[in-house]
Amino acid sequence: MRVQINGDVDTHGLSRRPATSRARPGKDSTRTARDIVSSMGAGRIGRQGPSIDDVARLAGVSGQTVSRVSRGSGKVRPATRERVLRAMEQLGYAPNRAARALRSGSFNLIGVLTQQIQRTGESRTTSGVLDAASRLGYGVTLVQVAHPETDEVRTAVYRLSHQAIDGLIIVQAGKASYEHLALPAGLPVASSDSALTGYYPSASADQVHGVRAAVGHLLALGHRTVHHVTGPADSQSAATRISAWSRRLEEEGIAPPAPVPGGWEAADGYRAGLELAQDPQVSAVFCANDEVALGLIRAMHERGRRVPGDVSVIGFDGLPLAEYAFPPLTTIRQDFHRAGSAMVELIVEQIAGKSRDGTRRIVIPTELIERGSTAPPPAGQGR
Amino acid sequence: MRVQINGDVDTHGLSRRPATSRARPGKDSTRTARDIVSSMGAGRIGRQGPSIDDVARLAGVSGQTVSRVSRGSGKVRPATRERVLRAMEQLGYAPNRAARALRSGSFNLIGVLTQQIQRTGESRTTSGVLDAASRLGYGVTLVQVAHPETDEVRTAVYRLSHQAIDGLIIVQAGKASYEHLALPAGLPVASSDSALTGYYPSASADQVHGVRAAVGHLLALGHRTVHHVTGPADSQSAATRISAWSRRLEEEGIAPPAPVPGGWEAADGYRAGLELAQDPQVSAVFCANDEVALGLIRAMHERGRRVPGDVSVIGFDGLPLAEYAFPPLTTIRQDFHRAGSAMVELIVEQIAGKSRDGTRRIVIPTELIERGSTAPPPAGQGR
DNA sequence: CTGAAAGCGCTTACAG
DNA sequence: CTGAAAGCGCTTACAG
Repeated sequence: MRVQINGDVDTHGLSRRPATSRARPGKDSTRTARDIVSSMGAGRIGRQGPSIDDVARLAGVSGQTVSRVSRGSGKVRPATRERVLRAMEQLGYAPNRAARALRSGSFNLIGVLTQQIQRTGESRTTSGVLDAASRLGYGVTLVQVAHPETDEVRTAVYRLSHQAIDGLIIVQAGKASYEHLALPAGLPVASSDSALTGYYPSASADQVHGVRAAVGHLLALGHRTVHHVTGPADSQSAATRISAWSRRLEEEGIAPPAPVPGGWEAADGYRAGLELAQDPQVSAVFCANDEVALGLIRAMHERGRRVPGDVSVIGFDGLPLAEYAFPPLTTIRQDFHRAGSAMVELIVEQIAGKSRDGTRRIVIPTELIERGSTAPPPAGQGR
Repeated sequence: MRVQINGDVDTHGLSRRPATSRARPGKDSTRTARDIVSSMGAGRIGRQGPSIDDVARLAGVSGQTVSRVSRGSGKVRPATRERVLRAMEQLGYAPNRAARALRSGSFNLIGVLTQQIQRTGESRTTSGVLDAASRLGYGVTLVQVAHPETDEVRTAVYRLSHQAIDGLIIVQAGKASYEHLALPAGLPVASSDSALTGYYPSASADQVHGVRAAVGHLLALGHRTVHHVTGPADSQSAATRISAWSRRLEEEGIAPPAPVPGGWEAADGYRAGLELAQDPQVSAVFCANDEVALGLIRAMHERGRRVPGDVSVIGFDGLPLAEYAFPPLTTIRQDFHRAGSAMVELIVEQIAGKSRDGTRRIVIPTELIERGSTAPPPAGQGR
């Protein structure tokens, strides 16, 4: 079995490897001589498997030819290549990543900065990063920093960026600013954190369009106004949603009601819902995300307000679960996976082009999914 | 700012770095001479920053002393250490990970194998791995293989394991068997995938206890029997839940009804719910996980069966969202994050002990969370 | 199209 | 407690 990935040849022969790797010492005179020298001389660590020289010897070529075949680069005569590949397979050879990195200066590794990987957006975006990176022959090393506004993030990024990664993808950096992150100028970076858009090449959902679609949908149903339960106060993306929501209302000549402070979680929506349920004027609520919407719907139920009979509710994100909520949640779907893949492409672009353009932006479309949680307002409450 | 992590000294001085790293060529006669030689001789890649020799020269010590301070190992006189640290800070020195790995044979990196990182269990477990690994000074490199039963997983694992990681954590390997994975014997491994328990050291939730608690809870409420909507057919963990459920019923002298095939998603629960709603004998359903339970509840609602008035429903996992479902979901909570941390400890154990004990197992307790989706059966349906 | 030699930046025994 | 030298396994120009 031979697998060629991005110019890299991985020669498996997994089943045969044990026998081979045991056949290390004294395999031929050259190796033996070297072993003797080593054992009397300077330190030597246990070999992990066959080296490029073992392959070269078996194939009857030089090390560089093996290297060329291994990297998939340069011109090698087909017959020679064939022989080398066969030798690799037979020995179960795999290039030593450390040696390759030390010499070439690149690990073929992309770093990913997250804040809480278990969150919907972060895990889905990371999934997109992983798929695209593996397709392009890159490994991914992941870092989770719960409080990116502290020195913790600098330590983490510093350890990553110094000679260990070829690029950094910022999935979520919380309250950390561009200045706080202080990333090396030469490091390729891509971000989906909207607080950093404009500083680094970015790929993220078209939030403004999504919010406008949500508010527009509720207004089109005849609601006089649309209330909003916000995301957390420190989130830039929550702030974007607030301003897009209020602007859309203003366009319609509607003075936006006071936004209700929320968060990203169902508990936040529940709390906000208990508050909004007391106000009989509330007929339509746009929630910061789906979790918040589901928590809010629960509070409405508890307070005897029907959804969507009395109150229409719309979420944001498009959680699969939201389709099975009671009622099924109308929401704005965003494609996190695609944002993740796009960021990998932005990194590769920078590695190739040797420059970082902070204004480069890939916008992923958002989409209104109409389901059962939105309807025209109760009689007498429309406009 | 100096940060000492697991014997590793990371010296930041981030703000000062740019000035230093520009001061590369011809900084002193040694460097100049070397530059000249290099530029006429063999290939040379751009340096990424100050080297161990730069620090040694500035501190007036030898390279090894710098190495000792850098690794936090060996005896160094406090005054010398101080001088070295100051030099590191001044130059913005960070050890080259590739060189260190090449020489020492270890990357200080743990590999993580996942199948779909966006799933609840996988992302939470991974979060635990990330937190523990970073605490212990390890980096984490993540791989996502959607179809681990194919050759894809061998390619991925092969690329990881060959000289690039110090250990492998299997969060989820789907249908891939122990034989299929064919991991090198010397590689430290820990798994939370129940299909691999017994082959590798493992850390996972006490599923059997959780299932017994779920079934026991419903029986204690007076239900005559408990139906079960299963996870996917190819999941070992789903199979474990099926057998624990049927055994618990049998202990009570109850012949288990036919399990209803499900999956891990709300859509699966919805489908199963439509089927079970038709059977008036069904008064209690234990679902493979919370998503399935929520989908099933929705189907029950649609068919006019009240939860828990007509049918009690219990989930598994303990999604935060489940608390805000309608009704709030009774469930079995498992601590994925803790399983992740425990696996890192299992890896570190093996690195230290140089051996892998497939029977070593860390069991994480599960816990019944009683909420509103379970109640005594309707009058006349109890036992 | 192929090979001989240098060197990437560390760590490892060893000697003092 | 400290230093001089070897070498980890590759890749990179360069010469043929």
